[in-house]
Amino acid sequence: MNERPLQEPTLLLLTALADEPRHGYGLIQEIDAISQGRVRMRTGTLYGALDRLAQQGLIRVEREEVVDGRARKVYALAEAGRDVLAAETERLRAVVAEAERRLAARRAHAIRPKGALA
Amino acid sequence: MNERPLQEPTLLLLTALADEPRHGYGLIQEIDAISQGRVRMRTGTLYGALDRLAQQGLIRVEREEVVDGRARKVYALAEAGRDVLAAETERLRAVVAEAERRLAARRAHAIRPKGALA
DNA sequence: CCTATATATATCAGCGACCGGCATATGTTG
DNA sequence: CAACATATGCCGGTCGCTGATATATATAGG
Repeated sequence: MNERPLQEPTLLLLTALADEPRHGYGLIQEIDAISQGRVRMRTGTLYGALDRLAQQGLIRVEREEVVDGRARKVYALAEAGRDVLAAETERLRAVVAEAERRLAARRAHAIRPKGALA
Repeated sequence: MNERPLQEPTLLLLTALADEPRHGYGLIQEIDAISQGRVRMRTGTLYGALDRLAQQGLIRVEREEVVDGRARKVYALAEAGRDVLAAETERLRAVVAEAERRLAARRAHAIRPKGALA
């Protein structure tokens, strides 16, 4: 089992599955929406990540279906995945808060161009 | 210039530099504190990252000093690094909020062992 | 009818950040 | 004098992500 912190694509994948099961292509669109168009998940990342996460037990294949003649695999967040996502968001929230606190509390050390006002 | 999202060690590095300049070893301890002991930055990660971030212009070497006969390099967050950190925390805050919203709003689709109550 | 686009899944070479180990050097503590 | 904390640095390996490529079906447009 890998304890390394999640990278953003993985985090977004779990997030996109947090409310209800979705299939691969749907996840790409959902992540596009969540990130307001900033993250366009590549299929290479997606299907590789889905396999990996399934093997780690964080997600699982809920069902396979055919819609309009096209095959789909629907993935669902497993309990372990829910726990990991909850822990990860909790941790990230603390880091984000700390970063913002420090950005606000920065010292006069901050870089200042020569000739800047005293 | 790389537009890829920051990984957590890098994010913590910039965060640790956000309030005031620090030297390498001090950053390890600071990050240990920020993360409440959960992240122990390795020197391999640290010095490689410092070089990389300096080359990207996100941080810079503020000064070099000798304290108690031990040489130090003191790094400071550059303006570009400040901007990147601010943008990154902003983005992460949105993702975290979305993840928590979804975790709370999850459907009955949630995995449920056979025989669980109706 | 043919082509382009959207839907949908999958594989693979390569890159780059991170990990873990090792090396080096000085000051302090037992 | 050994162990530990302080302090910087290199390097091989791992692994998630990128970008390209391939396959297949449904729909819309020329």
